[in-house]
Amino acid sequence: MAANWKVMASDRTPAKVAAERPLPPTSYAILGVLSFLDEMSGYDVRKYADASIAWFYWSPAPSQVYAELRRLRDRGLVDERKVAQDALRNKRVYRLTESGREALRSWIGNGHEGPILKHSPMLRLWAGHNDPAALGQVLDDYESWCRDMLEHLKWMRDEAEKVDAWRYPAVVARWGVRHYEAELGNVEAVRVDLKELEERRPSRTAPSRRGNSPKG
Amino acid sequence: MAANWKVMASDRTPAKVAAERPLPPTSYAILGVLSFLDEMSGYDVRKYADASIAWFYWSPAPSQVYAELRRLRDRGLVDERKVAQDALRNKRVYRLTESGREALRSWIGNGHEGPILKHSPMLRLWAGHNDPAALGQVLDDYESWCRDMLEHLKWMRDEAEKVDAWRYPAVVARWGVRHYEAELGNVEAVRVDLKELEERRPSRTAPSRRGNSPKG
DNA sequence: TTGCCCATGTAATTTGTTACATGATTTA
DNA sequence: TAAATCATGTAACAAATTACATGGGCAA
Repeated sequence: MAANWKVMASDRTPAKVAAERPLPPTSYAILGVLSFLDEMSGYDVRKYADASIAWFYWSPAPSQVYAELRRLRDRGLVDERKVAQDALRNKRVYRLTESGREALRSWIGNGHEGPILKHSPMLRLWAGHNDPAALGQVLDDYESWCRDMLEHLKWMRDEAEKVDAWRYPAVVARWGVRHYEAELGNVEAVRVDLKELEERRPSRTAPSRRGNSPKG
Repeated sequence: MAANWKVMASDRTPAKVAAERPLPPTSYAILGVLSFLDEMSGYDVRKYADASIAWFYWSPAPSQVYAELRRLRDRGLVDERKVAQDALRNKRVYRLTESGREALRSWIGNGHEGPILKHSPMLRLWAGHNDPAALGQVLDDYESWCRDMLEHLKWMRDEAEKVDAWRYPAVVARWGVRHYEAELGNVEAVRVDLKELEERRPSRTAPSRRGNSPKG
C-alpha cells in the first residue's frame, strides 16, 4: 500500500503545494516592515528590521531577506521594481501591494501564537546543579545585559514618540522598557533564591564524588 | 586569484572542520537534560526536555534529538548503549561521559549570550498601525496565554520544590512565575497606552485613503 | 477488529546562518 | 595606497520542522 501516492496525487505539483502553504511568521515580519515605508530595497529592509524589531522578534540575515522578498513577489504580495543607480550597481526595490497589505492585516487579526523564548542564562542556571560557583557570574552578566538593553530601549522609545507614524512601535518600546525593568527586579530575586540555596548546603565548588548519589 | 583555495587548505578536511566547530546551544541543552538522569533514550530526552525546559528554552523535534545524540556520541560527550527490549523494538540509551560533564560545566561558566525573544503578539501590535480594531483581541489572547502559562509554572514550581535534585530547576520556575506575573501587569499597561492612542485619534477601523500621507 | 496512541526511529523539506563576491566611497 | 565600510547580492551549509515508517498495546 501507499506505494505510489505521488502518482495518484499528481495534480498537486510541488510548486502548487508550495504556493498554497501558509507563510511563516518571518514573512509577515517583512510585510510589517514594508508597511512603514513606500519602497525599500533588501538592504533597507534588513537595516530597518535590525533597528526596530530585532530586540523583540527577529534579526534577519541579508540572504534571508532577499529570499523572502522574492517569495513575496512570486505570491503577488509585493511589487518589485529595478532601479538603475549611477555609480552604484543596480538595485531592486519593493513595495506592498494591496493584496500584501490585506495579508498582513489578516495575519494581525487571526493569529494567536504566544511568544517564544530562548533564554540561555536561565538554561545555565537550570543545569547548574553541579557548578554553583559560576552561577553568580551568569547572573551578573545577565543583569548587565538587561541594563544595556534597557538603556537602548529608552532611547528607542523617545525616538519613536517623536514621530506620529511610529505611535504603535512606541507602544511596543514602552512595553519593552517595563519588561526589562521588571526583569532587573526578577534577577535580584533569583540572586536571593540562590543565596538561600547555598546557605542551606554549605559551599561546594567542586562536585564531590559522594554528592550526587550515583545509582550504578 | 583565490581560485583553488580548497587545494591549498587540503589538510583541513570537512570532517575535521566539523569536529572542531563549537557546538550549538541546543547541544548543551541536551547535555543539561542528560545531567539529571543516569541513562536516557532519545525518546526520554525529548519527553524530559518538553516537560522541563520547553517553556523557557527549547522544544525539540524527535528527529533533532536523535541527530544531536549521534553527534554528541561522535564527539565522545555521551556514551551509547544498545538495549534489547523483549516485545518492543531495540533502543539506544545515552549517558554523559566525564568529558561531556566537563563540556557542560565549561559552557555554563564561559558563555554570555543574552536571551532571544520571538514575540508574535508584540509584532502584531507593532505593525498594527492600520488595524486598531484587531489589537484589543491580540492583547486579550496574549493575556490569557500568560495566565495559562502562569498556572502551569506554579504547578511546575511546586513539583520541583519537592525534589532535592531539582532545586536549581525550582529556582528557574520561580523566576518564571515572577516573569509572567509581571507580564500580566505589563499587558494591562499596554492596554492603557492603546486606549490613550485611540482617544487622541477617534476610532478609524478602516484605513482611510488620506490617512497615511503617501509620498508618491 | 479497527482505529488510535505509545515508543522508536528515518527521510525529505524548509528555514536560517556563514562565507564569499563585487565595486564604489570614505578614512588612516 | 591600503584598509575599512557601505551597498548590493549569491552560494554553501547547518539547524530545525514536518512527513513518513513500524510494530505493539489498548479502547470502542
